Amino acid sequence: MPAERPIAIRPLARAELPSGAAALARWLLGKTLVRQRQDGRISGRIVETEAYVSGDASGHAFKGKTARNASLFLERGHAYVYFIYGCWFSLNISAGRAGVGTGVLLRALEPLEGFDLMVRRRPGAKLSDIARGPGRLATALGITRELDGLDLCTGRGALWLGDAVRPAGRLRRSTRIGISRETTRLLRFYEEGSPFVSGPRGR
DNA sequence: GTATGGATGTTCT
DNA sequence: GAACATCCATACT
Repeated sequence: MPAERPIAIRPLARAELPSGAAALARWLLGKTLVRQRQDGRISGRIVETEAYVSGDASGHAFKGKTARNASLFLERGHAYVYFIYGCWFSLNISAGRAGVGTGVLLRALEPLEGFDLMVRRRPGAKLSDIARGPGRLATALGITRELDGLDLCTGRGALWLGDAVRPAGRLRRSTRIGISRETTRLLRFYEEGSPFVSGPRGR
C-alpha cells in the first residue's frame, strides 16, 4: 500500500548473503527489493524466487561466459538483467564467487511502497498482479538493461537489497517455471499462501 | 474458471 | 533459423 513516508529499510551487506544460488534463493524470501527512481521509491517483499545453480543446463551461464550473461559471473549480490521473448526484462541476482556463473531469478514481489508508480508502468493492474511474474516485476519497477551489472549491496542508488520488514512466512518449494531442461529440480521457492506469487495458485 | 496462440528482439547454432 | 527463465487477449467450458 502507498505509504506517506518511506518505510525504514536496513540495507543488506554482501557478507550477509549466503553463497550459492539455492541458499540465496531461499534466504531472499521476505527480504526487500528497493527501486529508487526520479519520481519516487518503489519497494516490495520478495515472495518468489528460482535458483539457477552452477552447472545447471537450464541456466544462462551453462555454456560459459558471454557478453550477455557476464553479470551472472560477478560476485554474489549483483544484478543480471536480460531481455526475453522480445518483450520483457527479467531480474536476477548473482549468487556465487566471482567467475562462477550462478544466480537467482526474482519472480514476484509483494508491493510495499510506490504502488502508484508501478501502475503508471502497468496501467490497470491490480495490487495482487502488479509484480506477479518476472516480466511484470521488471516492468512495474522500470528495470531495464541499464541496471545490468549493478551492485545491489550498496544500500543506495537505483536498485538495492534491504532486510525483511516482516519475517517470511512458511517456505514452499517446487519445480521451476518456463524451462525445458532440468525440469524436475526443486529450485523454485515461494512464500506459502501469498496472493502475490505467480503460477496457478501455488504448485 | 482453463486453454490456446501470437507477439516481439536478442543470442547463439 | 530456432529457441527463449513471458504475458496478454481471446475463446472456450
